[in-house]
Amino acid sequence: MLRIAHALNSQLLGALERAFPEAAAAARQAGAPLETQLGPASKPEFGDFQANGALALARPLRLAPRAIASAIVAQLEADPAFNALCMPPEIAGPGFINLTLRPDVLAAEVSRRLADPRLGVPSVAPGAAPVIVDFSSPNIAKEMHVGHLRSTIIGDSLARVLEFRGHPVLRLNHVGDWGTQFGMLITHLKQVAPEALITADAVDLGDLVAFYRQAKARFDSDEAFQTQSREEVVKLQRGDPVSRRAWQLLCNQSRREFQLIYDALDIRLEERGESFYNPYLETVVADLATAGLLVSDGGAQCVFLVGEEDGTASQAPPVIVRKSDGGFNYATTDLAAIRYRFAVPPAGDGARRVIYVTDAGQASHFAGVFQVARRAGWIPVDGRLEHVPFGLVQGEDGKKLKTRSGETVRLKELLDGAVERCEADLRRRLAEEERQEDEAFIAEVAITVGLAAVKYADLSTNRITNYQFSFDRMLALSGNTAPYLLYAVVRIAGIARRGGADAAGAAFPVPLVFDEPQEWALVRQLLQFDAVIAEVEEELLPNRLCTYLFELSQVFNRFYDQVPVLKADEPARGSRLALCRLTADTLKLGLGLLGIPTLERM
RNA sequence: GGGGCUGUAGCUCAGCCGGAUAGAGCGACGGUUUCCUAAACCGUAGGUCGUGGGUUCGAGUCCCGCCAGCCCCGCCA
Repeated sequence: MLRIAHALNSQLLGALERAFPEAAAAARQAGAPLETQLGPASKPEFGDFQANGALALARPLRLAPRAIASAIVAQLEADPAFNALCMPPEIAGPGFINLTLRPDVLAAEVSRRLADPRLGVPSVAPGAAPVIVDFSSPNIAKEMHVGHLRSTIIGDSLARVLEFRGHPVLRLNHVGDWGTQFGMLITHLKQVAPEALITADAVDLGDLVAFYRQAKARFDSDEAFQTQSREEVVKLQRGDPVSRRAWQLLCNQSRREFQLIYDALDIRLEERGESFYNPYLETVVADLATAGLLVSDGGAQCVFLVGEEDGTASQAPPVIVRKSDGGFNYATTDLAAIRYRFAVPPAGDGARRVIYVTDAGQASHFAGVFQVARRAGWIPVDGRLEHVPFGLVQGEDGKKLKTRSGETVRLKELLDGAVERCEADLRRRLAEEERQEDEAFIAEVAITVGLAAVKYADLSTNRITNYQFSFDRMLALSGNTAPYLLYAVVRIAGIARRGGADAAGAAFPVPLVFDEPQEWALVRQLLQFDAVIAEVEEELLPNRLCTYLFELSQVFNRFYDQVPVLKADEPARGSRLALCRLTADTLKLGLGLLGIPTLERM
């Protein structure tokens, strides 16, 4: 429907121009051209679109808004191209112009979309610059826990949307595989479990995590250990073969564990950890110095921040890029990463949009680092650098999610929990309904629905707010949940099985014929899809897509409930099958962009 | 002390860069099945959009003050 909206907008602009030529010319001269304020209708009874531009013109033109609207409408009605798209416009309220598309235009749009595998979503021109989505980012030698859930799920969904739009997307896993923590761990292991540093899988990951905790505790309390750890980091950074080998072993082991989770969630990631940027850190600092941004403060090399508006000194603490002991820290790595990602190949990735999906607590860190990168001139003028923050995962008590014993919840356990509950629920239902299904079916449904529920629950709330994790709510069969959406797909699959073989593709009536209000509601909802994708691409808010898919499911369920499909006569039958096909395609594609696969039966 | 985010129905949340009478789900109450999976559908009740100002034709949305909650705040990531 974006195509139609654009056409309408230019027709409106033309009408505006012809109705008020002097005002339009003056506004253009002033650098603020008149606006149509065309948008989707706020309510179905207002039609498909509404143009609010007349209201804003009342003051400059010194005319009543409704009179302005009438003048615009008179021009529109004299435009044959407009009449081909719309019914006669209506002026409502204080001066809104309500536009309703002609039924044949809507029906033709449905036909067009049925023939388009992209469902009306345009693809960007080939050869576009890469977009980088930096997400997930667990730490080596630690297990993935609930803190990685949102970044992983949200980042993956954003990457999928961007990929579908045709952008070359680099999904980067900026794993924590460098720095003091490794010095600590290797030093500790040398003393307590040296075999882990020489032999692959000598200890399992759970033990490694325990060793990590011990190392951290020693680091915080034991000065000699601290010194040893720092020396170990230096050895590692210098490329000492023994240290390197130990480091490689640890990384490989963690990597395999991470991959189990990523495989379960069907998430593709390219690992490019902090260590990757190690060779660039020196130059980053040197170039900041050359740019005159560096200030030495208490032995540390810092960049002091300025207010974004006025350029005066900021209250915020400075970005430290070199510690007083000469070492680099995460800000340095992040700066090196930003620079590399925007840099022209082969010196870098040549990206024009870089997206960081991390928790909202890092907002000030990124604001600082982004500012330094900008002032250093590392971000091209058309480059977009965006932090995509999200809130905490909370338990149902409203506090940060923990296990009963107060520990961090491991991601694997969380996912298993959802699948287990789903399976128990399914078995109960099968027993109640006296349905017979084999174990493979039960396993597939439980895994698909369980993981879908976890993903959908996370994606469906506005990511910026904290998110309350609740198995009961996410697995509920009704409401804005994954099971509800998946069930809508299953219902359509049922129709196809029951003799709607032509739903699979062959011949739909030309033109499609619709009479029932539920059909029109479904048509209108289906045609919004392209606009929703455009919005998610821009705003990076997957919950907009969730809301859309939920509403589509609701509208479909009403249609399904009140309008017979297979029992109808032609051409209604074929037209309704067309709506079913397009609904299924839209739900499958939309859920796919959320990282959620669908089922034929459940 | 500085900064950020949040505050909308009993609960969980939407609200698309200011637009018409503030929406949905859950929960509550009441109804619908000889028919494509009722994991569904229909209806009823329920809100001073934290609070006080301001901006304007028009504010849940923008600006300022205040209150509450959460988070961050220089050599960890």
